[in-house]
Amino acid sequence: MSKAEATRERILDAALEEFSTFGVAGARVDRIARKAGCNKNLIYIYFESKEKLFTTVLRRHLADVDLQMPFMPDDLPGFAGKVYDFATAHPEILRLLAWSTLEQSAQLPATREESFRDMAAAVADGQREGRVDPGFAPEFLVTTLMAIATAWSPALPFGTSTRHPAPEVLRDNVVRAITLLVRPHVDGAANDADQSFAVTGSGPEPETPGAGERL
Amino acid sequence: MSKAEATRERILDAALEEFSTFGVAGARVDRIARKAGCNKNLIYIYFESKEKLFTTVLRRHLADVDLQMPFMPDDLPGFAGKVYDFATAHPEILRLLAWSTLEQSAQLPATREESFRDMAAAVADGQREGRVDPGFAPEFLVTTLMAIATAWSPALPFGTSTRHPAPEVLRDNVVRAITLLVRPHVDGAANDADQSFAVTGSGPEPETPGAGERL
DNA sequence: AGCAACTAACTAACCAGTTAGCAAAACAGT
DNA sequence: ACTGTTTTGCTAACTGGTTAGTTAGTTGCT
Repeated sequence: MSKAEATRERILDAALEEFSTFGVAGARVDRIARKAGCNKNLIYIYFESKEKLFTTVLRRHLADVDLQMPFMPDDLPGFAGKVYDFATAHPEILRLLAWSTLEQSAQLPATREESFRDMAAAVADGQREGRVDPGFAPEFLVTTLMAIATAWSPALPFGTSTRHPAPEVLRDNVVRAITLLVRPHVDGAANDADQSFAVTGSGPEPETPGAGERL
Repeated sequence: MSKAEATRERILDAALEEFSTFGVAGARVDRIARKAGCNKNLIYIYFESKEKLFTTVLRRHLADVDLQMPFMPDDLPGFAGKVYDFATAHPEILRLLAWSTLEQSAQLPATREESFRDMAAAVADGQREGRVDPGFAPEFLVTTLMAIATAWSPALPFGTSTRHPAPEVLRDNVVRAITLLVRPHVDGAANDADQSFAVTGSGPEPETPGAGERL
């Protein structure tokens, strides 16, 4: 690795720390340079601007995510467990993702939307083949899985609550919750809302977002 | 309402919009003043600083939340539905909450931790009385409920994915997911994850929610 | 007059991005 | 091997626009 490449890496590492702590608006380029032990100008030589640097950092680490967590269509609970492990092991990356969601900076929709659609399609397959309960919309199950598996990240609004069960307990609960949600259940009596699934195909979009208006 | 009070209100409204869009670091005091149609200095007269203004806005709206969504211990699915409705109707407040989680600004732990503990305690009661399935830790159920019910807010990392089912479907799915998670299931046969439940309790733990035990 | 509500203009610090140039290594010609 | 030149990697110091926060003063109502 050339000296320049090594410096580039140090900048990316320092930037990850800075951005995940302060977001784009709160991040300071001088601070990144200091953490990386290099001159500020190098940041502008290697990465054009603060925003581009953020995008680069985010891209790199989201690519990591896809590699470390290949989607497992026929073991959704197992996948949820892996997502939980990842979120627990890498809170910085969850924070990075959270920042990029709030600040609308960094448009990298292509890959993420794609993988979301892939997952939903795989779940829909599972439903047709009877491996996955058809009582929920595929997109609902995918989003719910991710939401539950990452809910305990300090990056998310409800992950911060003081006292939580031990990590092993949490992980076990996450896996079992997904098991419960996706496993086909016999009933029919218990599940009164199968018609909702028929509605799933985005019909006439209602003007008012609040569907349940019975406050 | 005095003229001064009216101005104060306009500032708070403008500040909600600004902070929920840009966060604290990204917010501009001049922009808030312009939106409120008042002089910037008034902001410093009525609220000391940008940070204090943010805290004030957050406090006010979180207080609203508690009023609008009283916790319903014996109808958790119904409560989840209300939370979903609220999150759908008030994305700005979800964003505000998300910002305040990421930026560690604004410490208002007292009320939120309190209500979290209250909810968990109520769930634990429900488990003891057999109304709620004892298979999950109470804290797990509370956090999961909130995570699922708010997962489709654009403020959260996985709420942004392109195609979602229609709002009514989503709401119905949310309510039914919580129903599935909290309803006592007769199982034994239905739930092959019972051994994981044994692991969960970190010891011989027959009836009491072993899951919730260890912190 | 006196007070409450408000304003215009200012200040000092900050911060993304730039300029101009240094030092050493690689390279070429002789 | 020696010298001049170019390239690579880097740095110190600067710039100009922006921004939180301040000061000193105005307006209008009682």
